[in-house]
Amino acid sequence: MNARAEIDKDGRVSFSITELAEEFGVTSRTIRFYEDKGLVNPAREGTTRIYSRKDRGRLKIILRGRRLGFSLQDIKKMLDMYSPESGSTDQLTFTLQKCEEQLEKLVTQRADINEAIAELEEGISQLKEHLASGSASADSCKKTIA
Amino acid sequence: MNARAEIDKDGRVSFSITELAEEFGVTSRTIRFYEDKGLVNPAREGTTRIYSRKDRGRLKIILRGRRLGFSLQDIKKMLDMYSPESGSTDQLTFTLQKCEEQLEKLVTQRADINEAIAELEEGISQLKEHLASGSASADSCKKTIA
DNA sequence: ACTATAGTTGACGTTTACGTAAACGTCAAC
DNA sequence: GTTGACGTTTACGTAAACGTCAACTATAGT
Repeated sequence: MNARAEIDKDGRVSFSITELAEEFGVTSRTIRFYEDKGLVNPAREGTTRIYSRKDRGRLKIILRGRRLGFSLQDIKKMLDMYSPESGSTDQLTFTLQKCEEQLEKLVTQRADINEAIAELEEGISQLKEHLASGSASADSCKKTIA
Repeated sequence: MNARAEIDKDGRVSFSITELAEEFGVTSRTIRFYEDKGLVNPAREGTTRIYSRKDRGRLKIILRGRRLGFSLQDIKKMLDMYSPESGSTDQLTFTLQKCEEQLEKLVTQRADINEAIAELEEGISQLKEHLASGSASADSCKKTIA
């Protein structure tokens, strides 16, 4: 009876903080920190935190958000706007905007990184030359990296 | 006589902190901060800092290092190893190693960013779909970004 | 009852690269 | 002889995302 409690993954319907910490590769302190910041709100059994599947889902979203470079604040807003009643167009719009902003940032960042990589590669080959041919004039070193 | 004092740029042989700050687009606070960290050591006229051309060169190097993503600590090490007597193979070797480390980091970072960009682009197109076709099921939103 | 384990809270520490304010010195110009 | 521009030092503030530590509390097992 009540097969719904076991349809998913390993059938768990609630989790401890350490379970989730291990599953997601973060410390429990991190998860409590997210709670401090209002990103999750697990139930309590006494003082012990009990994470529902929904909480677990939120955590997953939070961590993906972090991977994508969103601030916790932005993530909170996205989640907050989601909660009231689903189908909130506002939330989708907000999230979309944030995604586009972030995308722009990342594209810029990538360009910067590419430039740095190019400079570094050139510097490296020059350094190698210097090392191969005994140190030449001291000044030529300055033109490399340091 | 003594034409050497004017061979370069605008012939200046010493600079004030604000001059350099303006030239390099940083605040004087930043330059003093670098001094705190032992990256530069301008002469003093009383308490006023007097930057030589060599100091100016160091600053240039520091700022390029920052652009390339080195920590001030690493930059300090590179500069420190340079100072004793030039032709220091140690310094070149150290710098080379740091460059290679940094290059690796950046390559990894770029890969991460590329992943994030891909995820974001997909998320964005999905969000746009949802917005175009009125909000469908609430669950499908979760699969997007937030 | 006693211990071990897990969990909790709060407060302060960490890192990086500065910003900002306070309180004061100095120097030339007016 | 004061105003203003610029300089100095010391020291605390900021932002982000936690880590670390201390001191409890709660629960489970023996």
